[in-house]
Amino acid sequence: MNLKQLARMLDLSQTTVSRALNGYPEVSEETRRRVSDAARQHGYRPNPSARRLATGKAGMIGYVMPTGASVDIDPHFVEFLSGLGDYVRAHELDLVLSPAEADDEETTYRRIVANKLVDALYISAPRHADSRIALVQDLGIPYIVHGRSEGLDFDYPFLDIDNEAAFHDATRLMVQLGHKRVALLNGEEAQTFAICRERGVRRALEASGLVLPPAMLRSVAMTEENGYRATRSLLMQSEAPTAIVCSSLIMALGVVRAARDLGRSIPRDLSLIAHDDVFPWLKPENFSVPLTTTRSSIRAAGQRIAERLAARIAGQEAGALGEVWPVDLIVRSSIAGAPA
Amino acid sequence: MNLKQLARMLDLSQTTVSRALNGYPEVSEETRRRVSDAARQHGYRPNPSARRLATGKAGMIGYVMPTGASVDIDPHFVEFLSGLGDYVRAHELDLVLSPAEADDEETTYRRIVANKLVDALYISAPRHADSRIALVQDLGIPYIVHGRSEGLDFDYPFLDIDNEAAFHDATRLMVQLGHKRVALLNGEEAQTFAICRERGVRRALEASGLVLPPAMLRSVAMTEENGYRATRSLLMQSEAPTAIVCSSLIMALGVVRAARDLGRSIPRDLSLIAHDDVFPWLKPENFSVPLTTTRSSIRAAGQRIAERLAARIAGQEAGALGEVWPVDLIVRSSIAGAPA
DNA sequence: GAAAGTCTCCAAAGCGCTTTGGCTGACAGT
DNA sequence: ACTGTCAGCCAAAGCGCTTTGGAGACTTTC
Repeated sequence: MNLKQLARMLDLSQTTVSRALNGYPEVSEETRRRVSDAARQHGYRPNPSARRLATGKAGMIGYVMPTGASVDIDPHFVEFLSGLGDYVRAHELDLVLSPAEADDEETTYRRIVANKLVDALYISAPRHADSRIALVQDLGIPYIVHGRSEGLDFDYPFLDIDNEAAFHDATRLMVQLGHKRVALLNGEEAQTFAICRERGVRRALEASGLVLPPAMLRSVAMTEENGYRATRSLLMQSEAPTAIVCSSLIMALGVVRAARDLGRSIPRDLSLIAHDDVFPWLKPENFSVPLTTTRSSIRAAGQRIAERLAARIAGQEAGALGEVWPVDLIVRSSIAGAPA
Repeated sequence: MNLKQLARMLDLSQTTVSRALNGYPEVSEETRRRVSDAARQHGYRPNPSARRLATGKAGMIGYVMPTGASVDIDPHFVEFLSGLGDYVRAHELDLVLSPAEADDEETTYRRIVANKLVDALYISAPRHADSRIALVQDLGIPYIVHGRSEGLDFDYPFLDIDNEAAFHDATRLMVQLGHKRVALLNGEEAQTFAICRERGVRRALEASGLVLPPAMLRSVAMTEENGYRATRSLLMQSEAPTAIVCSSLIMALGVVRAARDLGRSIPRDLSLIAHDDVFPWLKPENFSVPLTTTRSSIRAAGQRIAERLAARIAGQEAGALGEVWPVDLIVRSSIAGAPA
């Protein structure tokens, strides 16, 4: 059933039917009702390919997904996707994932935009002065950055959590508990979130006259194995940390294993706070010793980004609106006063 | 730059240019070269919307993604996606994820197919007599099932690993080590893979005159927490198992935690084998006691499915071709002879 | 030397929708 | 009675591609 058939059936022109269905004003209310009743009854759905060709609107939102043998997609991505999906589903949109060679995403971005494959894009895991943002800004397609970049000479729309405050607060708590040697087990330093977190930690330490020497910092990809290795190397130093602030729950698994390996008890010998993005399959309260966390649902962020993207497509949101979410600090038993 | 402009520039008709570019025979080699040179030089790319409208081909492969507040997307999905992406990228295809209400996926399937949004679909995590398969078969769009379903009265194309053999072999090894009470910590029983694994375990036990009583079986969603709870309840029985075969690495985290909680040592008091889908961020060799696993890369499966899907789209693969991959059994130190 | 292929290429008709630029008739204003 | 306005509708022109149904020119065949 296409527009022509429906129009003929109603004895109206395609124009009128189209306008009626799309809510244009120059159609009488009665006609509009007739049309939409008939459309519903016959299950008419405009053909998206045709609509796209005519309007240039795709009804999809896109993501350029870095891939390659050496690239691992972050498990956080699934949770984000869930959130995005929750919103998108209710609005009959679809998601397009365009895999791109990790070191040449630009081609893919250009292709997507030139082809009008999607109406809006989101960018995740931004790095410092991330070139993708300038590119997409330049291409003139609606977009939102999940996270933030720094060192760019223009503003851009984003949604981020307050990484700096979260890690500041976590560190301050450690200091308040008497810890003098607090280590940061961070994500890769290219990532802006890692930079922000490091800044938060430093600020909190410096407020009490402490510092974060290189020996107390590890910036690595957030796997269990890296968490283990980094923790081992941290703890085997002569001046070992008595507290660790850690950027991910998965890494924290490695921290716990390393501590156990070395016979350090949490929280007696070592206090631990980790950041929790809220996975349904791994919960901080279920660690062998329940983990104190900074918590922020990445799934909720996905929902919100979809919502804002939809608003941008509809022209209801414009400009370089930045949105920063506060992060909860949830105390559980993995922290204690510094050992004497 | 569109076809019309390119044609005018070459002083040819759109027809000829189109045919030249698409490899039709009724174009002289010289003309073809002229055309493709010009196309390359001016960076001409056919507009996919127009092409789609004309041909009905979308250049995308699709996945109907169950979502909803109570639905958690499996973290395995990311790995699968990586694999899919690896292939798809090289072929300038894109992936469409269409979120659907988990209890009404049919509408979404129908919409996708009616709209010709994608050229092919894949279906994952099939359940027993999964209605999606019949639906998609009926809709007549190329598809492949990742995993298998049972109880369907027709054949269908799929790619699966040999779950039954994997769990049979794992269990047999336990039995050979002298274990009499082997428990299976499985995924949700609605999933076909869980059914197959259970069958494998039973078959191995029965071959030695043993059985799998209900008290030795747990079928739950594969989270750390469920692994923990199930293991606790298994171990606190009077006739506790001395060996556990477990369906996922994430669940195995819970098994290890529960064992430790209850003061059981692995492998002295409890042998453990888990299935490993190969996550880059959590490796069995890095468990506190390195885990014996049945291993199969879900990422490789993603690549292969993309490849087969592409072949189907191109008409190079037809029929209900089923492909079953063997599973490695990799022995590490989490298993030992049964305690006396 | 005419009829019958072969090669190449082309004009034009879709694909199904949106949108531009009217057209018509009713009603209000003078 | 005449003009102007406006609500409500329509025909037709795109959007950029593929594909059908030829049409010329050039060989081959008898």
